[in-house]
Amino acid sequence: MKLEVQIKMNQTLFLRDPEQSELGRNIIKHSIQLIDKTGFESFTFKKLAEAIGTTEAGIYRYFENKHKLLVYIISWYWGWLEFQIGYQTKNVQDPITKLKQVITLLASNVEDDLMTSHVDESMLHQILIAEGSKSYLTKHVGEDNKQQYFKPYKDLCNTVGEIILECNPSYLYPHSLASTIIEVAHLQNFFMHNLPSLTDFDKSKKEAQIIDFINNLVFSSINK
Amino acid sequence: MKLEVQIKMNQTLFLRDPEQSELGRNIIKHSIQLIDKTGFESFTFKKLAEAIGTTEAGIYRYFENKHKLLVYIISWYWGWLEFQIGYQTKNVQDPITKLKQVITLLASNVEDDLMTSHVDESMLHQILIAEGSKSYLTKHVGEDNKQQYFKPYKDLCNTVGEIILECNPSYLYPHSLASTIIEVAHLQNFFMHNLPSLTDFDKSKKEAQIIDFINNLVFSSINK
DNA sequence: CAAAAATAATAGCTTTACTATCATTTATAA
DNA sequence: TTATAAATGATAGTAAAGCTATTATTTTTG
Repeated sequence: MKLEVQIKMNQTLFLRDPEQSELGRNIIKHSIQLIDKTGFESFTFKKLAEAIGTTEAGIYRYFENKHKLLVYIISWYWGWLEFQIGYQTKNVQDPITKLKQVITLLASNVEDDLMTSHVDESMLHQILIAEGSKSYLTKHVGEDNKQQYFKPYKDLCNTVGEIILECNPSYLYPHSLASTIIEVAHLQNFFMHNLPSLTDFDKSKKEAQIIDFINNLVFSSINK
Repeated sequence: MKLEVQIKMNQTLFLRDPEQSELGRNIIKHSIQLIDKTGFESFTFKKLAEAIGTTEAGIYRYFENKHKLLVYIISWYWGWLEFQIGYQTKNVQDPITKLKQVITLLASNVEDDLMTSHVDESMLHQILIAEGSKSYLTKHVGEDNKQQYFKPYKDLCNTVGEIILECNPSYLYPHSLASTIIEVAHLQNFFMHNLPSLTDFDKSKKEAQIIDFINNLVFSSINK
């Protein structure tokens, strides 16, 4: 039998669980491709239906609207990343080494995880960079938060925040530093590729410089 | 005569200069109010026209679409902020003091500047926090960049980057640190009010803690 | 005061975002 | 195995968003 990683999702994000059917898994797979290709603003359920070979109404049976679908795939990504962090740092004792590994994971272009056949994590990472903040930069962020839509993101920030506190138990801003690391990793990546004069990086060197920048930022503040 | 500050705007952002007519100034004034109130996604030219008491077609004579209008008001804000920074720090010699003042300016809720009668800077600041990143997180960021839409933002980052280099000429990432300061100031403000568990701040203390957090981050890295 | 420019009023068109209905296929349980 | 319910497909339709075009009426300015 084939091993598949399953990420536990918030049930209120969907009308019908997309993991449980071929059509559902196709919706996830093709929405990742389509959002990555056209951007979230141009992405519509009609185009998605055409790409899959189903109808618009078919998609609406799974997701109420495209925003919830975006939140779904983003939550999925945070859940998957949390799993990766746990897995890849499980035997690391030194919190500084651990935090460095986490920063590298957050800032690197991930490879497609073959354990999850219908999700391309590398593409999902690109979506997070370009569209991630749109999941919460809305007027309904308050209600969405009440529905726990951002729990996977908060959990991840807590995990990172705890490692920060292991490095320095008296550091005052572990959560803010954690959310800053995650957001800055994405933002500087986007700027490097699209508005390079907002950075000091060289595209050809990939994410190595972003990681150096964040490491410098993080470790000088928590060691002060 | 009344003194009015004028921000020089990119001519390709509009079809007709909104500064030059009553209707144009009303478009700016009411779009700031309406975007702040309803969010950019729900904002439409039809609603804007109703708020002003004109017609949809009337707005289209000034702006091609709502995205360009957003970029316009955001550019305006960056231009105004750059002016404020120059004005408020003009006699400050010490670069560390200067950088601290700049961080405070970037992270504080601004007050309405009476020199600009049709723009409410305080509201504009709120728009920047909640909608600012949507101006560049698009698939057409490349073309927009070619049209120089982000010049005011880049200029501001350069200004801040130069102050950083005055503090420490050998610091490796002045532009990245500058864009990080600006974005983190907005992001942590948004999180503090909407997703507080992603921060370590207390709403009631206003922006003071955000400023402390950023100061700690910035000065520990550039003094290392 | 005439010409030009800006605005208002109206209409219309395509796409997006969604809901509803009914027929057909596929899974499941008696 | 069949009935039956659940999921999907096919089709239609509606309101709003995102435009463009036309003509009439003001307002500005030369």
